[in-house]
Amino acid sequence: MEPEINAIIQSRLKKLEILNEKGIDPYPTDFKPTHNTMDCLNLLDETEKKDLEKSNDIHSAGRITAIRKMGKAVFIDILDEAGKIQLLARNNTIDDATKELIELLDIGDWVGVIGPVFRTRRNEPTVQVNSLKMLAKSIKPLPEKWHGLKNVETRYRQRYLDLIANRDVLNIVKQRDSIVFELRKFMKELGFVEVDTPILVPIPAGGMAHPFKTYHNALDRELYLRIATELYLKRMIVGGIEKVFEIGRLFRNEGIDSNHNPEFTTMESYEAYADYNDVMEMVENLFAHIVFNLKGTYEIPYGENKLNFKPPWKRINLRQSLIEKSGIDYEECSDLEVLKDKMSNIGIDVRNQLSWAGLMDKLISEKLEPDLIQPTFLIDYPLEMSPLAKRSKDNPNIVERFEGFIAGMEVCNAFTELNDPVDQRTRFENQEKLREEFPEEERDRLDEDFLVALEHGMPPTGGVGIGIDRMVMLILNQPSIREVITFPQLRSL
RNA sequence: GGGCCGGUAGCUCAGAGGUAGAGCAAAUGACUCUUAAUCAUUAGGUCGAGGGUUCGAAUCCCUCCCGGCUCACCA
Repeated sequence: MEPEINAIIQSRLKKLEILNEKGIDPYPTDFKPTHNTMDCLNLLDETEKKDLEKSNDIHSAGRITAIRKMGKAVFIDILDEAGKIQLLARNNTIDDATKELIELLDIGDWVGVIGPVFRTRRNEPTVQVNSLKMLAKSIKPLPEKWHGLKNVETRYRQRYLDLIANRDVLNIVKQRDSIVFELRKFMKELGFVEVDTPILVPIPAGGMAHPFKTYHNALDRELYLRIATELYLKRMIVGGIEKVFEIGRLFRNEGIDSNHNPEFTTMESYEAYADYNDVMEMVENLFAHIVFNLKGTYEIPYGENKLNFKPPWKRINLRQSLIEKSGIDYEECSDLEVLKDKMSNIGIDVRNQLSWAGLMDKLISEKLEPDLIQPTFLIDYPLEMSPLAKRSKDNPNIVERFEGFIAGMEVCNAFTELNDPVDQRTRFENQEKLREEFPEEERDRLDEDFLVALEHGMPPTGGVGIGIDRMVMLILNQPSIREVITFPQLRSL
């Protein structure tokens, strides 16, 4: 489908033609800025401290966001990554070629300027145009300068426009980078080794999720996009890398909403000789480190709430908490129907839940999660919900597992890793059985290759998976995962 | 998947049966310190798509597409 060529585009294409006729390359490569817009402001400060009116000539560049023609003077605003500065071209400081070029400028064009920095009578820091160079002609108009770009669909589909028109969006991209940087630094300072494990996997194991399926021609086999990094990282532990982590993309073929994108980023780490208590400390320190380094405080706003990340976080026993909040003790409800009835009796809609683990999950989401606003660890989960976690020493029906919740959102999942290969095999086999029994619900999958690894001996290990996108949402006070994933998944038009 | 809300000029929005509107952006002109510049003039539309009702539909009805919120599902 050819986009309609309207008058604005016509006019710009005409200007492009004129540039070519004049022998001016509209897309040259030979301009190197010496000063970005921020450097220009700093240079002006220095210049004024020396009691000078103008600096030496500098080279600066950016995208034109406004043109104000005042007869024989023209003001041009340019925007670069660092910010914004105004250019002033006056007829008596520029040659005819530059005058002609200015006639061909449009909002959206990239230009380079050479000239001194000074301050106008209205006190505006300004680069005087001694010479101007077209760096890239734009032929489509930008969103309007004052109201900007608001249409959410356009913001997501054409994020580059969002980045130009809404400065906050660019800051989210940069702050997300800072968060990941601090995260990586924190892990490396603890001595963790960063690795990459396969994204294309023969068995989508290590979690409970519906996978994306794909196909490799040369191998003539189906492959899946990973739903977790867990099992490969544990193979690393088996191999003797004692502290290991991976920051990477996971793919889950499930619903999309403000907390879920089909591809999302996690940090998973595994540490030999650690248990889930050690991991808990690591996680709260990690969040605290990142929040403090970004915001200079442990207390930050999220929506209506003020979140305090200062360790230690609240630790809540799952079973006790469920008894308090719902009156249900799951240890007395090992029968699926009994649990279902009890949940139904307290007003929970259980029509769509099939398995015991599915019911428990619903019970936790309904009765516990919404109240977990301040960073909190829910501790000790039923065995049936956690096929990869080690049994508690005191109770074989409970595993050493915790999940971290903030603002009602799950942000991490961790356990003392199951390293008993016999028990692990049984748990996988049980998952496979449950899959047959409840084909509608997702289960973990038996990964024989991983079991063989475990059979060679994995040291006692503590592991965790942290959702980076949700972490960024919380720290940057964003209500939707689509605001922190630059290109969220949308239906194609 | 259900419910609610939305899609009108490049952008932001009005219009709710009777000639398709405004601001910004664009074009032309005036103006050598403006910064949402100002002033004058001009141009710009498959009103998300398709069907229906009507003398007449952006507007009412039906189907579909896209998005947002929410519930369900999912971790």
